[in-house]
Amino acid sequence: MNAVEQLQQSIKAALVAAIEKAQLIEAGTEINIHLETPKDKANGDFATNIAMQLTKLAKKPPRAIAEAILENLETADTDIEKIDIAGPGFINITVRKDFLAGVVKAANEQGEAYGRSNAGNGENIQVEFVSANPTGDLHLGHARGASVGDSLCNVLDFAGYNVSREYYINDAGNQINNLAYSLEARYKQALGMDAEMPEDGYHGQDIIDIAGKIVEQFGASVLDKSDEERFNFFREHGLKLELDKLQNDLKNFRVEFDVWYSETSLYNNGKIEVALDKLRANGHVYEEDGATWFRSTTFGDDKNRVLIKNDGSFTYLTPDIAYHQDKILRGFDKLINIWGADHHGYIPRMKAAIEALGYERDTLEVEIIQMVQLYKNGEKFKMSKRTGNAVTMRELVEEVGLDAVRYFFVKTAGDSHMDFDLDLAVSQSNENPVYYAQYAHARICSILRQADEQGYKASLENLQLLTAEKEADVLKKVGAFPQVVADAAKHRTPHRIANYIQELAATFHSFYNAEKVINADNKELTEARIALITAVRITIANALKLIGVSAPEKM
RNA sequence: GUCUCCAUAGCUCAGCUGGAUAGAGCACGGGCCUUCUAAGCUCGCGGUCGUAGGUUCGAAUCCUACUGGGGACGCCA
Repeated sequence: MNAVEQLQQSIKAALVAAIEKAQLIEAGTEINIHLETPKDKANGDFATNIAMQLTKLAKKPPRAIAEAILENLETADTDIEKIDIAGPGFINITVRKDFLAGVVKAANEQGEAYGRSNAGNGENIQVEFVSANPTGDLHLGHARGASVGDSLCNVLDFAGYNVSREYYINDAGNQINNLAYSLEARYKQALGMDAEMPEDGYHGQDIIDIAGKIVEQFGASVLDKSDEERFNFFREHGLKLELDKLQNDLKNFRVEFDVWYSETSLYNNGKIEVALDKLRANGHVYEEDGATWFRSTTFGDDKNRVLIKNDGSFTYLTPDIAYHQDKILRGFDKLINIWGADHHGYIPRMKAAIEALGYERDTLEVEIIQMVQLYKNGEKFKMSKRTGNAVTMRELVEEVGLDAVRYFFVKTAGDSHMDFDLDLAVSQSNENPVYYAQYAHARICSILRQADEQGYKASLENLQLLTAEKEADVLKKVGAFPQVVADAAKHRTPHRIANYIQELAATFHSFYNAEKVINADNKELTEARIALITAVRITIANALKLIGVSAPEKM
């Protein structure tokens, strides 16, 4: 537990004790006190609305309740300096200034670990994200999903959850046949032959590139194979090269998965049958029109779903159900799927399947990433893999820069639509807020370099000297970091980290303009301030790392 | 048609289990570099929180209806 958390706990405990002592409510009633940070710092360091919330139980007006609480409050064992009642019944709490100095110590001592907590209690969480079909390049939507998913995983890990990142490879089904036929056509074209792309073929540049590689390696020899051999050849090589490319692109995007899970493996190891047997045993499967159905309406889906088509093959849903069962059997307490908005309608049937298999419906959480609308030259840009003129993740990174792309995609909540103005992102890069935070980091590094040259060192001895208003603002922000991470993890909202970084950078920039760090007349203060800005630097760096953005030492 | 997500300043977006005068960036107008990075700071301008009801001490936040926009409704994946 970190310093701020401890402080909050002690304040809450004191408040609970006061409420009980004042006999405002029946003994034994559970009280959940929420401490918030007031927007206006004139209202103290922390505030609670508990008096207003107790009006019904205590049957008294909120101000009267607040007064009763204060009369019975013991502040001796806490860091409370001042406590008062304001507005309709808020209880505002001001803590002793020297308490805040503790966060400087914590950040300096913990370094890269500052901000970590055990809030998640080691809960096993698996996050599945991106999972794009291996039939084309990753585009904007995937980039957003990758940014949000990876950041969420980082945040969960930092907040004390046990996280596993997974990519589900859709390497079974018709789209892979299409991939093979598309690749065959491109291969023939690369050899100068006339070949038509299949009707539902993939027209992306990536397939042309892969065909080129195959020509390089195998020449025209593939043409000598039988139809079946040739098909299998293109299927296998297409898959492998597509996967290599996906993994490479994601790695360059600073996203690495713990597990790449193959859909085909479910066909080969019997896990689909295991899942089907379980559904049958639980009585949720029936036959109709020559097909096998899942009665998902039992669990709130709007229609029942086919599991086995009348040609004997599985629908996409069937191995996916087996996949989710397998995830749970692997020991995860919670499954988080990050899906594009176009898969929204798929949620009820997947949750129905989880329930039909005998698990808690809420074992599966689905975070929806809304569409990204790209604008270029003032016009909407369509993103279809099929048309071949889509803007890929790779191109986006080349044009805008990795840090800016990652930051941009993670700074807004995933569930709201997003307009991405490419011209703006490219031409006016200094408008991008990511530079604002990076600049704060580089600025601190610059001061630290000069301080070092002049022989000053960070010191934790005289932190009580940090009493200026701007210093207190910075300290409060730095101190809030562990809680911000824990909240972002709990609510699955990595964008809060980006917002926090912005606020922290702003308080630092403001401090920087108000106070000098290096002051030849006052070595103690200088060294205390070096410790302070080191704490800020550590916090910014740790926070940026959570969202996959670099923290440059120079700009 | 049904389901679902969204609607907050000129633009892009925050707004934490309902709380104090709804915030930030950009844009626009003023001020600040002989001193640690001006990619910065500072002051100002700018909002009937889509509309109408409801719930309550209190609603941008919860409920209902409507309007407008995205998405999904396949024995595709």
